[in-house]
Amino acid sequence: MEDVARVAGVSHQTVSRVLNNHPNVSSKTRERVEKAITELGYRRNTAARSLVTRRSQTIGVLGSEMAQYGPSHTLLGVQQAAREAGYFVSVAGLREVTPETIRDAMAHFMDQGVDGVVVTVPHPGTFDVLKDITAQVPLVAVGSIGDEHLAGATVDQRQGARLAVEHLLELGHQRIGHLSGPSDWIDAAARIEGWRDALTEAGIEPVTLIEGDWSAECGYREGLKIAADRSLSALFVANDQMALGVLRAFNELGVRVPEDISVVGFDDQPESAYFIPPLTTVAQDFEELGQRCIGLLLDRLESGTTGTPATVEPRLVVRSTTAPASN
Amino acid sequence: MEDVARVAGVSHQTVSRVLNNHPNVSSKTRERVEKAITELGYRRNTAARSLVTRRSQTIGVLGSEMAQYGPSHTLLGVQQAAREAGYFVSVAGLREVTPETIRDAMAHFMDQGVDGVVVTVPHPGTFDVLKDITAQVPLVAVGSIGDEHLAGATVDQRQGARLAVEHLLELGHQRIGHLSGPSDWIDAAARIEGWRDALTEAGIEPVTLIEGDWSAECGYREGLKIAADRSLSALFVANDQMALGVLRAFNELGVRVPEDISVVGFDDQPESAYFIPPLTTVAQDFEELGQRCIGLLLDRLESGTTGTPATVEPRLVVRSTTAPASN
DNA sequence: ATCAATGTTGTGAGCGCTAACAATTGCATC
DNA sequence: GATGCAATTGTTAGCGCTCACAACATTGAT
Repeated sequence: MEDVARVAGVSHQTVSRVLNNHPNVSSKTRERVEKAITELGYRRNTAARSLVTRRSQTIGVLGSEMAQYGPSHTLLGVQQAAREAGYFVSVAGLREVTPETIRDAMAHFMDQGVDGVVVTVPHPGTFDVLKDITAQVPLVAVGSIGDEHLAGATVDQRQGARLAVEHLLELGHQRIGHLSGPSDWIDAAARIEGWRDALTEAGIEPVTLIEGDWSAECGYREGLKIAADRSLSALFVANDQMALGVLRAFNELGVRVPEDISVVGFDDQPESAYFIPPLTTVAQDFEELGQRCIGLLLDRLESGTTGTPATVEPRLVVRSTTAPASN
Repeated sequence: MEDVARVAGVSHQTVSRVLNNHPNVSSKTRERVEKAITELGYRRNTAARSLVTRRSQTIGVLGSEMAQYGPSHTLLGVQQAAREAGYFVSVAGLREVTPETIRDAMAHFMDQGVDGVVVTVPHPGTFDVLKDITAQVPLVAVGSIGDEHLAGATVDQRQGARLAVEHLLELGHQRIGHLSGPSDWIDAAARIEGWRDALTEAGIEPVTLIEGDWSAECGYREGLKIAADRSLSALFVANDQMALGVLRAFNELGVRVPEDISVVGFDDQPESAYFIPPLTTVAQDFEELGQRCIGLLLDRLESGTTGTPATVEPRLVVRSTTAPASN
């Protein structure tokens, strides 16, 4: 920085002022300094800067299942938005979610001195572990996490589930089962609720609830049972991967989709349009979710305001796994 | 730190020594200092530390298509290994790959003062953009990138493709086509070569090469054409997603798999076992790839040695889309 | 008892930057 | 031309840490 100052014929402080866009710098000086900067290829030292400002310009992303469709796309959005705002993004993916691993990762972030953390861990217990840390660093959660204090951006999962079930209802289905995610996942719980609500409102008692684990394998296993049983006329599956397994099981046992049973998924991964048959599902925009989260976090960091949590609306995508009820 | 020193009754320098595991600290003093540290909940300030050491303990990950199966799992491995070694991981995902976006992201990393960068951008041009930066910061690439100087860990894609084609050959297939990835992707090119090699060695001229774009949609589109044509007895598809589209197209036009045509994919995503029918494919361990990369990079950073690039072997997974040739 | 060699601890400087304050300049006004 | 005020620039200190070196114990050999 001293070098730049010398070349531009000013003091190091003026260089600093130019770098930080201070108002009181004459335009000629500013130009001269900027010229010197590009000339020397000068880059300001982040470490020194954060030593004195006490901000690292870094945002931590704490997540689990980071390689899955949802989380990885959320990360994409978070990362893009953060970088555009001049922040660095530090990632800690949890291999397994326990209070200990969460604390470890948070300690890692505190060591780094992150300015804020985005949490993408859709398990309920998470909040309890996090709440004592909240005081130390601004936290924003993707999806509800059990406490609206932390809430960042969420997709209205419940509404998404309703959309799916109401579509089935409109087609005349009555016996609509639900293959859910693990019930200790917040998103899974919300989708179960949506399914229940829609059925109850239609005057149908929600009976067939099967708890799955998100995996295609589990979808296959449960699909086999459902196919053997044949009591359902439609099935709402909590994600596209399980739906894939279900479709496979039905195919194997000669249960035709959608003639014998209708199926609706959740997520709308790009592949879902190429399932056999193409899957009717509920789309949610994970990237936008991530971007909104960063928006909220930056608001909090830079202006101190606690903005209102953003909600991203899910969208029903009708393809070929749903048809009018046959009975 | 001064506080810790006071509580332990030593100088700040001794505290620093304990923190850095210097040999010449008596065990009583060390204990006393450690006690003071936990007592006060002291965490050393990373910014101050990197200001003087000129190392940020941060590794940058530059990647494209970060939400895809391969890259996201590689990131998982990289991130895990780096964190275990006490490094922070900063991510920059490229939305589109151009010299400009690559330079931008690298500038971002240089600003941050990363100690090293892992590159996961499987497009050839990448190397040319990167080579002038190599001097400034250690670089390691996942997959070959056009220059073994940068090579980190690679899966032997060519070998994987051979495995696939040889399997088909053993089943008696002769007319084996290849639906490849975009030919300007390094991995796609390697798989094309493997396909070519295996056929040539078997005395068969490799004729039917169709260039795809990795997407299920493209697999579907091309699958439709291949089904209409019916000149192929087997098809090697460069990834599982395209294979999904192909399967769907064949199903739609009544081409039976594997009776009428055999199909082999590449990647072995967890879903592939639940395609209709379950996909024979080539598995590669992306997480290990990432871990190996970090291993190599840390060697270079900490001991200055340039280790030999690691190679991860792909593995053929035979499921139900391949059967003996019928003719 | 003396000395050197070793192990252990303390002292001072400075990494590159920004915040607070001090000093200078330009300009309109009397 | 002198005065005051704002706009612009320079000066100093210090963020929290590690490095190089100085100082002090401790030990064993002479």
